[in-house]
Amino acid sequence: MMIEKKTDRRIKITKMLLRQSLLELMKEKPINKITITEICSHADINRNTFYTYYSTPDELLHQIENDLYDEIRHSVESSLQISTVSSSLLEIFTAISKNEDLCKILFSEFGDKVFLRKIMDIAYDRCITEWSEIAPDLPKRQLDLVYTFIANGCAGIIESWIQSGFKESPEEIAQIINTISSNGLQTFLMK
Amino acid sequence: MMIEKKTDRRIKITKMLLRQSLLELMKEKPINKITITEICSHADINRNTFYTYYSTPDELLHQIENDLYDEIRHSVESSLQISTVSSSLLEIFTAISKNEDLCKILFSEFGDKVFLRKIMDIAYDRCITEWSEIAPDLPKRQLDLVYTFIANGCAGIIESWIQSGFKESPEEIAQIINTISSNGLQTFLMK
DNA sequence: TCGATAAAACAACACTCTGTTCGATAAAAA
DNA sequence: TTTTTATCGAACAGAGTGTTGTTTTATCGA
Repeated sequence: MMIEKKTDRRIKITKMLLRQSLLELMKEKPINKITITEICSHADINRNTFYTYYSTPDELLHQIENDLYDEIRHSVESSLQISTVSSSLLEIFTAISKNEDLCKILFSEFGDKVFLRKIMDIAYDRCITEWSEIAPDLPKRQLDLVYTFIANGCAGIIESWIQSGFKESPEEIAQIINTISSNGLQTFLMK
Repeated sequence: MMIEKKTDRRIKITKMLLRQSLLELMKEKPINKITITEICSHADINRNTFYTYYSTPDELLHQIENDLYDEIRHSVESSLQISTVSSSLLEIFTAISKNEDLCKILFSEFGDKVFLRKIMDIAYDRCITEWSEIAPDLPKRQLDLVYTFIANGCAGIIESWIQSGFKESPEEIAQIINTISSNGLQTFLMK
């Protein structure tokens, strides 16, 4: 049984202010150049209060990231009706575009490169399952390498997509990725 | 005309010791957790001497990276005889496997994610040129997105390849990437 | 509305790393 | 050998950290 957390209004506000402050600073510089002192003075929160909830700026960032991760994963898993690889990818892209402002910061040049790849791994199990049904003889290592290729390719496109200011729709991005990953360069260039 | 640099023997040794020290420490933790004090005491070099050549650990790392970058770019450009995309990729993979020990550190979990993508951009011009000859009607943006996809896919595979301890040969890796990027998933899975 | 509770602010501390300056020492180049 | 210069050693203020107290203030529940 889940114990209901009665969170003091002040706690929510404090955490929210610290998050906003960090994200604001991350528009200017990477996380490892941002000090606790800086986050606090920008948020007008006592430095001591920071230590009540977090021990490092990294920890604060990870909590922000984890919240987004959970939201995206939930989006993907709750649309289980048509469970295909491309529908999973589309769900991810849609969830990202829904969190445009946040993602612009998290996936910017100062963002966490590892985090985007962690998000792409949400589709890992489904992909491997699907592919090993199609090609049961292919060794696991090969499947993994192919997944790595596509997942990293997607991550790169997402970064480019975000930095361009979401010019394409999620559907367009999913379409491009679907073409390139299913049919490869040749079909893409010859179409 | 190139001015010949007469470098004091001591300078070479000092720089070499500092490089080795940083790389040693990067086996344990990421660059942003490594202090100048630490690098120097591990190298048994006075902290003052560090500031003679570098101002931050980042700068030292970038010099190491740039040397490797130049070596790889030179490898790719000096094999201009058969100038194709896949031959460029193979050159990159070969150059990486030649610098196994260094790359294991630079592209590890504590490594610089941006640097590997910079290396992949060595093949950018050649790819775009080749592709736009094949498909002159395709808009630049689409070409760029496709390049981004493949370059990031390659970078991901390289990371996985290195972390596995170079199990495959450069040729095998180039072969896998060639299959997946030319013919896509379907041909790959059906073959 | 009031009182208990707990969050947040304020203040102070030792500690580490930084960036810099200065003079002394040791090794290389001339 | 003499000159040059790379390196060392010591010392400094400044900034950020992590921690421990105490005080103030807001929230929640009775």
